[in-house]
Amino acid sequence: MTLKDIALDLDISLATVARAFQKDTIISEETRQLVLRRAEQLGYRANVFARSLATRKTRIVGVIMSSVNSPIYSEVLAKLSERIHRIDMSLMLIPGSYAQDFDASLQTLMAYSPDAILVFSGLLSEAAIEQAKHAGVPLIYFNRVSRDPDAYGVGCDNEAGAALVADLLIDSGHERLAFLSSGNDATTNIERMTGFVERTRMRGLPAPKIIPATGFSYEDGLNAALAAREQLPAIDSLFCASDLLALGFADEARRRFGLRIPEELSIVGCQNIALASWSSHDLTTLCLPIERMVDETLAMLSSLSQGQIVEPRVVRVPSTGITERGTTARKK
Amino acid sequence: MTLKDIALDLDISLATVARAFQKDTIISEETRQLVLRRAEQLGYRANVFARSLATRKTRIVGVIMSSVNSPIYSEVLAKLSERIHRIDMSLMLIPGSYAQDFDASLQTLMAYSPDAILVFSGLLSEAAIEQAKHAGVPLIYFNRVSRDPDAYGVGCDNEAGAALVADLLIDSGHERLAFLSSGNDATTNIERMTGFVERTRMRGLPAPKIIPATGFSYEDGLNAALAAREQLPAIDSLFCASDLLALGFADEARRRFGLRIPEELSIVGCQNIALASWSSHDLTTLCLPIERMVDETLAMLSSLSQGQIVEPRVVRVPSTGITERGTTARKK
DNA sequence: CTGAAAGCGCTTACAG
DNA sequence: CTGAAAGCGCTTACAG
Repeated sequence: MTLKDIALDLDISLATVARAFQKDTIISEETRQLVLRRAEQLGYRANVFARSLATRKTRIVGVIMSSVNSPIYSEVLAKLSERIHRIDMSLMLIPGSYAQDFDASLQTLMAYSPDAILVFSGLLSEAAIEQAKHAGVPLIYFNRVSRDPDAYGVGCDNEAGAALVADLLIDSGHERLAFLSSGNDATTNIERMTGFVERTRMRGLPAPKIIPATGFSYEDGLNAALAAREQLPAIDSLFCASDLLALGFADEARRRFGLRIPEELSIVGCQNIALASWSSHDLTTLCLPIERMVDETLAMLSSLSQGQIVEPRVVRVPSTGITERGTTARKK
Repeated sequence: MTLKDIALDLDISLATVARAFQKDTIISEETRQLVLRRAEQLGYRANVFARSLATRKTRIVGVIMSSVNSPIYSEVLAKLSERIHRIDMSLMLIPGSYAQDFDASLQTLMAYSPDAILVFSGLLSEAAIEQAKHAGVPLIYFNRVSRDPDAYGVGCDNEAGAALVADLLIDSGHERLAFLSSGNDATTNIERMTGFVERTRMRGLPAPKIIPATGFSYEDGLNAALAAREQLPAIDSLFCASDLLALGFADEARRRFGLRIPEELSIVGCQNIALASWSSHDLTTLCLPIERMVDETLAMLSSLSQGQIVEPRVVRVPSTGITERGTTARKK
């Protein structure tokens, strides 16, 4: 079932039939309805390959994600994929764990000339970025900022959020703060750390101790707790660069050292993944404003796909604040 | 940069250049190397839209998933997407929560004529199935069986696995078993229930009490625990249709009724999601053989994409057994 | 083994 | 407002 079939069936030209399916096209309303109705009856579906070949637009959004299997990103992915379909675009997912994987995967993606690529990973190589730029495919960074001045991005105000955490801890009587850093140069980690450290200083307390981890995962949290045993007596509260990091740290500190939370140590996570609200975790956490971030991403996506200019290129959504639960004590 | 550009550059025909990129094609090795080398230098990438238009093959695998945001499926998705890229295919993700969503989403997917569609949801309507069949797109059901005799599928031996759970519970001294059912007609739920009930009967114990839930999620587990309070004294062990269901039930029973697990109630989950091994959950569970299931899925996918006949159409991977952790007691 | 040509199903100037 | 025709970048019989 092609346009040609409809044209033959209706005994009008192929060109006219084609025009019936496009917006802002010069065609009599009568003819348009006729074509549309008949197409519906015949179960016509446009061939996207033919269309893309002719228009050079694909309505495909590429998504590059290092950890599909991470609660926060799977939440985002779920929301995003649904919304993308609502604006009649499709989502092509690219996995990978290492920079080299990405470069290879990106090759595959680029072959489909996506209208835009959403980046959920810091691992894109310079070469890959250059390639996308060369092909004219806009890159939208989600929850991270790129050094690339041409890149688009949607983030949140991590520094302000982290400052809120410092305030909460200090206001509730904590004096020896610490930050559990993901230990890599992810911008989210750095911004959270900076905001937290700055505000603590501003409030007149000694700079938070920085406890290193080797990533954002639960296992990284476990390992960090093991390594940080010596330092535990010196701190009374810990802000973690992610929820999983906080949960891993808390589980291991409880299990191995019998640490009582929040009596001996208050713990604050970051993101507010679904797990954080479970009574078995009951984690106080700084919320990531996912809804608004997804909204902004979609707005960008649809503007870009319509060839509109997007300004500013980087949007920062304000923090939605802290959800207080059972892992933080109120000492005064 | 197109085939034509290369042809012009090398001063040979377009057809010959095209042949250089295909396998099993008649062309001198010398010419092939010449073309390949030059293409590499020029940074040529085939246009998949043009190719698909000509060949009617797309190398796209559509994935229909009702809950991307569920630990077990995000684990599978992560593995799958990586493996799919290794065989040089791409993954297009279709979300949706309700049957009507799927039908709409499927329309979009079908426009890309995927080489196959992977179904991770029971919600496909008859009309949608019919449409895929009509378009000649094979449907591969993952972890579920379809009534459709033409459908492909990869599952596991849920009944045998569930029987193992009954054996474990009975062997360790439990006598009043129960099953927490997802309450819907998902084949996984039914098979697990059947295997569990059958084996319990075979072992000469009264049939397990069936406790109803309203799905497979953590929240469904919470709600089931609330509703099941009256029945708790009558049972000493509970096999749950999913890990999340088990975790939700356990959390809520502990929090609301102060139930001691496993002293008062042994709980067994199903799937072995990453969370189950966390010390805060420490859940005994029947493992889903994800690795092997993904292997089988990929084997099917690549056979189908090469036009080979796949027989049998439905593969069942054996259960990988139970991982015993802290939510089950050994009473003898 | 190589080349000329038709075709895949659309879009879109260009005439009328 | 409609139609005839070229073009998007590939593949693949058909000749040579």
